[in-house]
Amino acid sequence: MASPAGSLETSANSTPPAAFTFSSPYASFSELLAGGGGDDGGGGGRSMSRDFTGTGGGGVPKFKSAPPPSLPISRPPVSPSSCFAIPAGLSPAELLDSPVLLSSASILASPTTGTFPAQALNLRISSAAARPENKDGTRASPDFSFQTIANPHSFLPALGALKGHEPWKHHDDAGNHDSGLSSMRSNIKVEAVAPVRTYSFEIPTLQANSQAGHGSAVPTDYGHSNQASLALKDQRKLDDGYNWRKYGQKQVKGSENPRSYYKCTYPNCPTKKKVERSLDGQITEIVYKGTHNHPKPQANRRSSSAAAQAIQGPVPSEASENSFGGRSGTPLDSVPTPDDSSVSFGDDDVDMSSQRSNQGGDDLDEDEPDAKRWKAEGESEGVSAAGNRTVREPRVVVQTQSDIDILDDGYRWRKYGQKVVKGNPNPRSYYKCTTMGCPVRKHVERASHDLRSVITTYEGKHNHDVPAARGSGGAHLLARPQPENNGMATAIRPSVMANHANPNNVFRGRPGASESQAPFKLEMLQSTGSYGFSGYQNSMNGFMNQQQMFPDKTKEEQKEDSFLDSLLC
DNA sequence: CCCCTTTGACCTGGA
DNA sequence: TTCCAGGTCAAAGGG
Repeated sequence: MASPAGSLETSANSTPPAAFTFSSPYASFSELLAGGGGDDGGGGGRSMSRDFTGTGGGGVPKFKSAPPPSLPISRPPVSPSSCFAIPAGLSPAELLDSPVLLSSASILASPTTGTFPAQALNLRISSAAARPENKDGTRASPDFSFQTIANPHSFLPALGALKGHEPWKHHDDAGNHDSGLSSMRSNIKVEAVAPVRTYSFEIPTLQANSQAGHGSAVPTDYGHSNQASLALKDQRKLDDGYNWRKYGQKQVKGSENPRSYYKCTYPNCPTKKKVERSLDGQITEIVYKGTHNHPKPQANRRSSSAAAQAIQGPVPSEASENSFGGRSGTPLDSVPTPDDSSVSFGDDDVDMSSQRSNQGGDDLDEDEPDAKRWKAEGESEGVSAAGNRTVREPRVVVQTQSDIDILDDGYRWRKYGQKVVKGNPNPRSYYKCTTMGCPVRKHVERASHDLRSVITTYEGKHNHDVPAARGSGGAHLLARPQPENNGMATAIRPSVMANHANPNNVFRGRPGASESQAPFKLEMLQSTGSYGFSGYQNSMNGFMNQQQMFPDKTKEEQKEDSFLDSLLC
């Protein structure tokens, strides 16, 4: 029934900062997505989709209960040593357009299937939903998460939609992979994170953007791109190809955001979805229920997206189909449904929606998540009761070492405990926010199946702003989340931000900060007149230097860092 | 007229 | 058994 607030995400990354090579044949990431690689490129979109699907490994976490199946298990085909760190001041969105993201080694499609490795990049550029908009209609800041998808299942809501297939369904088969997280599976949203590679589900958008010109930032929500791209993006995002009818709306307790209920208008189709929007109209959460028992309407509705498509240019068939089926008049239509077969990210479902965390939980035991779930009415339609669960509690972020630095949420933490929990031989450290009166806690543990990945779970909500802090040089803050203003990073995982203590996980830019403080600009990357790596490298070097320029860490912080370091590669 | 959104009331089920 | 919050229904109104 009701879903408690709170969800988790698990993100996995692989990544020690360090060396990453640019051997990609593509000029830019955007280009790659756009199909710059010809067949490969075209397949890129598809590949990613498939990739997410299959590779996740048989185990696929299903919607809100997502065990991080492939997550830690499947490592990116990248050298472990290639830890990648994103410059604190650099906008991920900007990076998307940079050659840096094009580590072909990681993203090349499978020679046999043409698909990308499961760990393919997860470019989380999505959600306009969570991000606040400037008055001029542009996105305020790149709330960005730069992650590599180690776990295809862990995508954001929007993605989940793209993925299709009974999002609610909880597949235990995935359990094989989430040994370390199994205990939390029921209420964990998995989000794989890996540095260098990032793919966006908003492929079409990206493509459009890239085609429109490199000068513009990636039209992701993170991008401070032009409105055209945003509009395009929004449209695409809202259009999943199915027709939905709103049948109710409710104010959910604990959230200011009204929740709307939609049903697929196709006769006898049991599929439903509920969408939460922030006060400003941004989608903050989308939860799908049930599976479409019919093909996506073909539609004429494409016309509504015609312009967008035109802009986007060639789009991988699946992606394009998926993107332009929705009824133009209904914004919500654009969100891809979970079972949208045209875009398959895996046989598992990802919980792209709720990611809110429980604000109260002090209980360290996540083995018994107190998660509520949607009524299992979908079982007869292939949706298990478990599949309907809408867990929002602890937000889990699987991250790799490099992420630790990048993901540093800006808050100060004091370690207060450590223990080994069931399902994972690696000790879990427990931290408390050092701010007086702040109830937020988090615990970190290394994934049992991938030592390079660290699972961070946040509990509670900060009742204060991010400490100005260490290395208040601004750049550092870029990667910090906004405590309250959690501008959702994405439609995909918006709600997380809304209630979560520490919404930011992977490389998420702090709203507002990035714009004004970001030391790294796209121009910097392009200053060389091309996407030459040298220019970027310089930037990166600069970034690295900046990273080292934050000496004012407290002992606690240092202690924490040490602890984290011990968990990392 | 059709289809959709809105909205208040009712239903359902977990605590 | 009761309370309560989420989910659903269905009438009303609008485009």
